[in-house]
Amino acid sequence: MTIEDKILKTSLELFSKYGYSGVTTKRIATESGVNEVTIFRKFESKSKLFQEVITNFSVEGNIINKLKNDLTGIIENDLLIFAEDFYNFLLNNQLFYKLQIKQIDEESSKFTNSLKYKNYFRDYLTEKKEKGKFTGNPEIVAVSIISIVMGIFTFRIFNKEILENSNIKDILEEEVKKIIKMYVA
Amino acid sequence: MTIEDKILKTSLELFSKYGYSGVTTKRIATESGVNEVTIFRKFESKSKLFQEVITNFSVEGNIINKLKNDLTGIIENDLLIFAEDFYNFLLNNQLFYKLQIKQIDEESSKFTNSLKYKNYFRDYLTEKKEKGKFTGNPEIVAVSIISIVMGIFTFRIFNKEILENSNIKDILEEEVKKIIKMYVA
DNA sequence: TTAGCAAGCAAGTAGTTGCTTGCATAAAAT
DNA sequence: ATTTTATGCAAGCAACTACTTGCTTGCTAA
Repeated sequence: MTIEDKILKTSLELFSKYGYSGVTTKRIATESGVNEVTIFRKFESKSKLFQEVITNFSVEGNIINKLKNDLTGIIENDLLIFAEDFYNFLLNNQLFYKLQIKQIDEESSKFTNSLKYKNYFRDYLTEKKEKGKFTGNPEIVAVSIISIVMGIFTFRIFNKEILENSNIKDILEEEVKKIIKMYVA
Repeated sequence: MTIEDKILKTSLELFSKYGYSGVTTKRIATESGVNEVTIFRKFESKSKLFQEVITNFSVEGNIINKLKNDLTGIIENDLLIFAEDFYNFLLNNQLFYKLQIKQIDEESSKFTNSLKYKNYFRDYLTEKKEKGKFTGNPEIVAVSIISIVMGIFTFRIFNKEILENSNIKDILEEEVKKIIKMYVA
């Protein structure tokens, strides 16, 4: 791992824990095992370093690609895949999401991946509906599943105790089972 | 509203937007329409002011009381009440939740109200199950509903677009309808 | 009329923070 | 073998930040 990568990684960890103004360049340097000056020589300023952290760790396209690869075309299986893939995506990008959460400053809308994902999910269900394989409301069902996954993820970050007695896979499977019983042939 | 209240209110707004270290005492003073010195005379230090903000705006007991008052005893109605009351509680304490989110520093577990709420919900369902009026898994069903509400709330804060085309009441009603069909008489 | 108190105001202090500069050194590239 | 490049280190700077002090002003109540 290069020095740049080490600095970026440490920065992501610290920014996502304490927010932009809660972290000093000196601390980033120390925890990266680098001299503070090196940070400025490589990234110019604290704010440019922050920007680099964002672009470096934000993932845009590949969530849908991964999903497309996993889908089977059979709605009974795919519902669970939609839920689990989204959950795993959130887990993999946990630090980046924490960072986003810490940095909301009104105007900027975050979680753009989630929006894309929901729309893709809704379109999938619409298609199935046109083929007569699904009778529910695509928008509502998609939002429900995306929301339940986001809720579980939120609790995982802020209060694990709530999920202590349950297996997350069970919860998602239950949810899917209900939808299938209600709206799938 | 007293000067103290004004300072506390402004502090909550600013802290929940920018985090503890993202806000200066000077700014709190200006936006409260008070001299900075007044803050120190009344609250001693910035960190003590922060503590006061937390104790002042954190609500503990009354969420369950409100709920008890609203419940009817008839499970078909109560499921939706559980969901809606929790959602309204989150909405009412939005700023305080944002503040908590901004201030996670590992050890401290947040969202303690949510945990209490979920346990109360689970116990309610367990009781109904013993009386033969509910056949699902109380823990899983309670966690599902709490999670979907928390997910919707999270999106509402960080990306409203996702909920743009749906009525939140519709989503919750749908969820409840599925549970009733599956597990209630 | 007087005294007490709450708040404002101006000025200041000590420490921190982002960032710069100059110099030393060692590895890498020529 | 010599130059270039990358990094560390020490020192410093200007701006900012939490917090203090001494004094003034205006309101209230005896």
